[in-house]
Amino acid sequence: MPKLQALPMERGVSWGGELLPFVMDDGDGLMDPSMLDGAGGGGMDGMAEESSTGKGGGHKARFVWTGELHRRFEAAVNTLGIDQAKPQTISQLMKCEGEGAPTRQNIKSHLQKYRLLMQKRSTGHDPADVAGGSSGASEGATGSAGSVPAVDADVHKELEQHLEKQEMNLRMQMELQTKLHRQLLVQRQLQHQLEHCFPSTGDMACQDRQRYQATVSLKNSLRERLTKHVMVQQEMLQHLDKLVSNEASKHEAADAASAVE
DNA sequence: TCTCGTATCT
DNA sequence: GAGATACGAG
Repeated sequence: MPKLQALPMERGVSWGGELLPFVMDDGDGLMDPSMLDGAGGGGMDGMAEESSTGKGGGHKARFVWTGELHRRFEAAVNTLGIDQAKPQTISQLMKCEGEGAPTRQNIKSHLQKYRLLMQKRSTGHDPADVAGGSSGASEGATGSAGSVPAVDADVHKELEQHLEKQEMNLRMQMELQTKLHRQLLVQRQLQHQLEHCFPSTGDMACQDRQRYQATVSLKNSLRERLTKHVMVQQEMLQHLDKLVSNEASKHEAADAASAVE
């Protein structure tokens, strides 16, 4: 990824082909970066972290989290999980280098605020303002689609699991119905055989004794099979009934819960 | 020594 | 409120 550039609309200023964030002097005045940071180039990047306070020296360019930077930051944090996200890994995931890029220190600080904000959000105290005023545009640009806070991600996951379960249940129901249908077809065949393929009682007198007995035993075995089929069908129907009633009660409970909310 | 998290400052 | 810095801990 190319170097990041602070956007002019985000209180950035174009500087030698690159866009640098504005820096503030003690009060309100906006100062040209060249007038500050006299050492030039240095900034926070090169120095050992947390070592220099800068108290003695000149002012430092205040880093500005633009919408684009915050979007990348947020994407990285969402990828890693807000609790697992570390400044260094965030920095790597953000894939930005050079002057416009945030230092670990910058990221650490931003992460601190971001976590606090997420905490507030999840406890319901402060529903607005995620990107922190640093970029009013960033929330508008990223919040709608790109950013999924960890909490929302959990809810999303739960929802997906629920949908998967429902899908499985439906598949089972369909399978059962298919089996039931086959059983019904077999039953019809057997019934048909019973009614039409054997001589009626009126003709019995014409048959010899052996054929008669064979016919009777065949008839009995068919009747047994038929009975078994019916029992299997009953079991399947009960199972299906259970599944359907379970799903129905789940839906009712869910509807009731959402109604309460 | 480096990195991180948190508190505090500007 | 945003970002920087200080400080202690692992």
